[in-house]
Order: sequence, then C-alpha cells, then structure tokens
Amino acid sequence: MATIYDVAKAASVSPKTVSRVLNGDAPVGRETRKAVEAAMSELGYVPSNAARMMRSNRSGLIGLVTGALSHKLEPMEPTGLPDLYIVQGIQKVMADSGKTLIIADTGGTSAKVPQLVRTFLQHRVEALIYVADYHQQVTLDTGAGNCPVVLVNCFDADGTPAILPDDERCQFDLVTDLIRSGHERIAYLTLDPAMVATELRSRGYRAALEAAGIPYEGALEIMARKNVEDDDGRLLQRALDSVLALDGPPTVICCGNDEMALRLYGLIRSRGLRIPEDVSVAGFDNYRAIAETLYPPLTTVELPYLAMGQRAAEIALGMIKGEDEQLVGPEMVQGPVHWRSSVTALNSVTKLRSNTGSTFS
Amino acid sequence: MATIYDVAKAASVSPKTVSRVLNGDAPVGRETRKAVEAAMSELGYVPSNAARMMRSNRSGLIGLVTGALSHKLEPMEPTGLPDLYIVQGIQKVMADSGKTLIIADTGGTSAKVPQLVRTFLQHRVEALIYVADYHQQVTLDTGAGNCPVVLVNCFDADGTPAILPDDERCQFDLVTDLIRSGHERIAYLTLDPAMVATELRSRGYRAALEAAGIPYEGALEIMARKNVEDDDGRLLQRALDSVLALDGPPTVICCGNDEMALRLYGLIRSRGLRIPEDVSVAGFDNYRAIAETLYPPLTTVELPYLAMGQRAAEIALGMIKGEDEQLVGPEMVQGPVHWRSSVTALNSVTKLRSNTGSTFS
DNA sequence: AGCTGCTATGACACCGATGTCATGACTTCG
DNA sequence: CGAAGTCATGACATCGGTGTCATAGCAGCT
Repeated sequence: MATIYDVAKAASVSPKTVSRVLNGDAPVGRETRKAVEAAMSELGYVPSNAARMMRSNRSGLIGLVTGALSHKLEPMEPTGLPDLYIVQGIQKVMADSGKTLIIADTGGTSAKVPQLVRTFLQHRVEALIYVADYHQQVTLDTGAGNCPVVLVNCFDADGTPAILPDDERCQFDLVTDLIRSGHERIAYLTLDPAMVATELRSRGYRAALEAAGIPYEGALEIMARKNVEDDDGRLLQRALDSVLALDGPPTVICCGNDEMALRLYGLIRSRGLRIPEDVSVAGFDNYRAIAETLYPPLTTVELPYLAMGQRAAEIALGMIKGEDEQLVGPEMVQGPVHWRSSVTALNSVTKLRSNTGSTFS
Repeated sequence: MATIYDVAKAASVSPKTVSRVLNGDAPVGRETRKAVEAAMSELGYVPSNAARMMRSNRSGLIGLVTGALSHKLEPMEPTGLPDLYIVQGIQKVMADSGKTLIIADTGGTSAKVPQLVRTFLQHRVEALIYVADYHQQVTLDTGAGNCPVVLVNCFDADGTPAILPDDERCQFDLVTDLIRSGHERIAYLTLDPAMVATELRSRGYRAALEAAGIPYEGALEIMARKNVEDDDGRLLQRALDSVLALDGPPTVICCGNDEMALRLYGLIRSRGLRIPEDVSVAGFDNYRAIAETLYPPLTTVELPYLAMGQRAAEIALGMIKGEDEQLVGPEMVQGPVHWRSSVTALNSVTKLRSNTGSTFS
C-alpha cells in the first residue's frame, strides 16, 4: 500500500505538502497541488486512518453495541424487530456526519458486552451507544473511561444519557382513541409482565380507562405471552378464549405487539369470528410489514424507534463536540396512533343520531 | 488515556516488556508480569489499536457494505428482509474469529458505495464484503487495491468470489414437492421480472412442471408485483382474480415471496375462499415471522441467507490467511422446503385408496 | 573452565501520518 | 527603499505501540 512518502517522492515534494493537499489546512500552489493529486491517483494512495489518528486522536469511529442483529434470529421473540430500527436511525445520522459506525452484536448474551466495549475502546471510539433489545435497566461498565455513552431503549442507575420509549403514554393514547370511537369493553392481552414495557403499558391502559370513567376489570387484562417458555401460542389461545367467554365480551382486543395481533387474527378466525365486524383488534409497535399487510390493516401505535436512534446519535455527536447539554437521565419519546380498519368505530351511529337531533343514552 | 509508557513507568519496566505481557509473544518473569498487570488495571490501560496496527499492519477490521439496514425502512419492498440475515451470519462468524465488523449502509443508493469503500480502505480493513439487497449483478471498484473482496447475493463480471442463492433450484424443489402431493394446476405469482431471481425461479418452476410431464400454461404464471410503482397491491388482486377465473383454476398458488403470500391470504379470504380447503398457498423465503405465524402456517422454501453470510465470512477469513482456495466465480447455495399446512395434499386420498386396494385414475 | 543454550529484559528504530517551527520568495505599505 | 505581512514549502519531532537486536544471568554439558 502506498504511503504519503511514496506520493511525496513521486510528486517531488515533501510529505508535509502532500498532507496539506489532503487536509486543505494550508495554502498549496496550484501546480504543486496538481502534481500531488496526479501522484496520489496514479499510486492509488489511500491515507491510513490509523496513522492519522495517532496524532490527531480522532478515530472517526462510533461504537454501537446491540443485540439487534442476532436477536432477530429467533423470529417470535416477544420484542420483535424494533431495535433494528434504532440501529438504522443511528447509522443514518452517523453516516451523514462522516463518522464510521462499528457494530458489535451481543449475540443475545449480555455477558459478552464488557469484552465488546473493550474492543471499542481499543479502537478509540469517540462515543459508545448501547441499544438494548427491549426497554430495561442495564449496567454498563466503560472501564472508568471518559468515553461518552448514550443508552437507547434502556437506562441505568447512574443517570447516563438515555433515550426511552414512552410506553405508558403510547398505550394511553391508543386506548383513549379506542374509547373515543365508542369502545368500552377493551381487552388487553399483555406481553410478559417481567418486562418494564409491559408494566408501563399496563399503567397507560388503566389510566386511559380511568380518565374515561370506565371501571377497570381484571378479567380483561391477561398475560398472553411469556418470554421463557416456548408456549407455542397456547397462552394466547387461552387468553383469547377466556375474554371471549366473559359475560360482557370485549368489543376490541389490544395486543402486546403487532406479532401477537398477527397470531390473534388467525385464532379469531379459527373461532369463526370476523375482524372487525365481530371483534376489533389493535396492536403495538406499528411494525409496518405486518400492520399494513394484514387484512384488514391493523390499528396500532407507533414507537418511533427510528427517531430514537437518530436522537441518540445526535446526543452522542453533541457530547463529542463537548456541548455539555448535560442530558442527565432518560429522555422519553412517543409516537402516533395509526388508525386502520381492524377497529370499528362503534359510535359512528351515535354521531349520526346526535347529528339528526335524536339522543342516545 | 494511559499509554504503554505510563504502564511501563508505573511497573518500573520497559515498554517492550509491557508489550510482551500484552501479547504473550515472549516469556516474562512471574513477578514482572504481576507488576505489569497490576499497573495496567490500576491505570485502566487499554492498548491503542491504531498504534498497534502501524507496525503489524493488521487492523482487525472487516468492512461490510450493505443496504440491509436502511433497506428495511420501506417495509413492503419486494425483497424483504433476507439480506439482514446475511449480515447476521457474517457478524457471527467475524465475532467468533475476533475480528471487528465495520458496517456501512448504502442508504439504498449504490452511488455512495465508492465513498464507503474508500473509508474502509482508510481504516485498512483486512477484507471487504459486499451484500446486495437482492440477487443481481454489480460492479465494485476497490481502487485496484489487493484487499480481499467477497460478494454476497450478487456477482460481477470479473469472477470475484461470490455467494449466491440458488433461486432456480429452490423453486424447482418447492414446485416438485407440490406436484408430488398431488397438485397439477399450479399458479405462480411472480415478483418483478426485471430481477434476476424472478427469471431464475421461473426457470425452476417450468423445469419442475416439465420434469413431471405437466404442460406449462402461460396464464398460470403472472407478474403480481412491480418494483417501481407503488401499486398498492392492485397487481396482486388482478393476478389473483385472473387465475381464479380460469377454466381450470389452480389448486395451489405460489407467491414470489412470503410477504406476497401474507397479502394473498387476505385477498383470498375477502373473496370468500378458505385456505387451504379451497386453494393452497405457498411462499418463498421462509421469512419465519410471517410463515410460522400466519394461520394456517405457510408452506415455503428457505433460502439459507444466514448460511450464505457465514460462508462468505469464512471465505473472507480464508483469503486473509492467504489460503488461496481460489474460489473464482459464484458459489451457489440452496435451502430446504418447509412444508406447512397452507398446502393440502391432494393425493392423501389417492394413497388411502391404493392402500385399500382400489384404484384412482 | 569454557562453551552452548535458554530465559528475561532493555535500547532503539520504525510504522505513516500531522503539528510546530523555520525559511525563502514575493507583495504591500509607510 | 526597508519593514512587515502573506504565501508556499520543508525539516523535524511526535503519537503509541511492536520488530529487531543486543545483553546479562544462569543452568547444563563436555
């Protein structure tokens, strides 16, 4: 591989002049520049980042630790693909800012994380971003280095800058919209309660009911997915049958995520019911490959994972620049409800009636 | 950041001795080693890869150029997620071999590729892997460098080592299995014919028919997806209605991929037909999040993208080591058919009858 | 004793860039 | 016309490790 010295010799100038042409940090004569550029392209010269970094102490690298890649290997994980979108958001912002992203995958085992972090530190990454595969608390040991760290989809006890999805608010918004469209018997089939997100969303669900003056009913909120066991969907079946057998069966069923909704479609139909005529369905995540493709398309709420990634990347870049916008602790982000035809509006009739002057109790 | 000199001073030894402790490339006295290790951990020393690389010329980095990340942003792309699995396979093998993966995303624009490659060369990647988002021909300019290159899901005119899916063989296997289970009227709704894969799979489809002595019928093979337009599924609707209106309607419909099958489920049901009682459906890709979750689960054929990635990574590692297993040109890989309940076996009756001695014409 | 061979360690140059400082030529201004 | 300023360029040290070679101590053998 050609070095800057080879180029210098070929162009009959000093290495430093070649450096100046490369970086444009000092004036260079027109003729000289031309000669240097000719020599560079003839030799196929590409500057060595390693050597450059030794002096400038700038690697141009950003380290990203995630489980997003390996994670998707088990397709029916409760958490699905969202973390991948976070990675996409980060990648985009970093590429635009000229940084190069180094991605290390945990392979699902968080035990590997310390070693991955060490590798990144060896490469002198300018910042470290950790993307968790689901909303959770973590402890990240960066070896007491002063390398900027940003957490995404997770938080720690030390108030490290973090970007978190506002699960509670999203579920609240979704359920509130369901209520507004006339639903009162709202079932909620949850993911594993051990997950932070489940607890938060459950809170949002209850808060929405309470805000509308609808009494909470335990029989309508059922765990339908457990992380550990490969229950093969049996939990979901039981949950569905359980709410359908209630005295006042639900008019709409909320699912812990869009994949659960996909399964639910099949189960509901196998029981001879139509969607949404007999029962409406709502999801969570706005995993578009499912939500938009299902028949009928799925009403769901979007966690803006992409934006979370972008925001995290921006914060990391800010920290590198030394802007001490000391974001301590988590920053919450929320997303819109996507209203699609998997949910019937029960009160369209109501509106019609009230429009024509009749009342409806 | 502490340097090797700081450690040396703290341990009262020479830098070279610290280096020896780090790399274990020469004997070090027990006491000395202990002192050095103590100093290292006390100072939180992490060796600089950049400096190390200057002498050894080994960056420990592997460059991966792909569109897999940004690509998924448009969820209903005809090519879906497969390339992501390739990335996963590569990541896994590289991590296991101690290499660090640098991932650059093209953002969907192949125009960016040369610049990304340049960045990688600056980082002195030991190998370069290019993963295309769908089976296609490419031209990759690595600046006449002697950096090993492996292509995945694509090939070039120069015989660069490449890993390719055997689309033809996969489709052949799938259709052959359909025929074996008694189907003869087999429709095939294809992806955009402009794609290499479509042509290859079409060949496999016809070859399977021919091998079984079933005449090919043009009306049964219809393009149902065009890349450029956002046809919103109208092509698919028209294609479905067209084959259903035939004199001899198909008993099974093959789809260009699993996502098309997902859509088709909805369309078929909206026309009052049952799957698989009235018509069977088969997909392509074994995109498990769809294939296993659909009701009924989808019969499909797997392109072993994960294995393709792993194989590509292995080849790249081999080239780094200098093993000149001169793999020139593409290496084809194929995957198994996954038989699920979206396809009825029409000849189960046959078997039964023949078992009981009666004949069936 | 003298030689060989092994262990443990250090001195020093070197990898390929860039920062600092110096220098010569030329322009501009009082 | 001489001083000051700008432009263009080069010499040299330096970043943090590692490769090469030298050296000292000590055991084992003839």
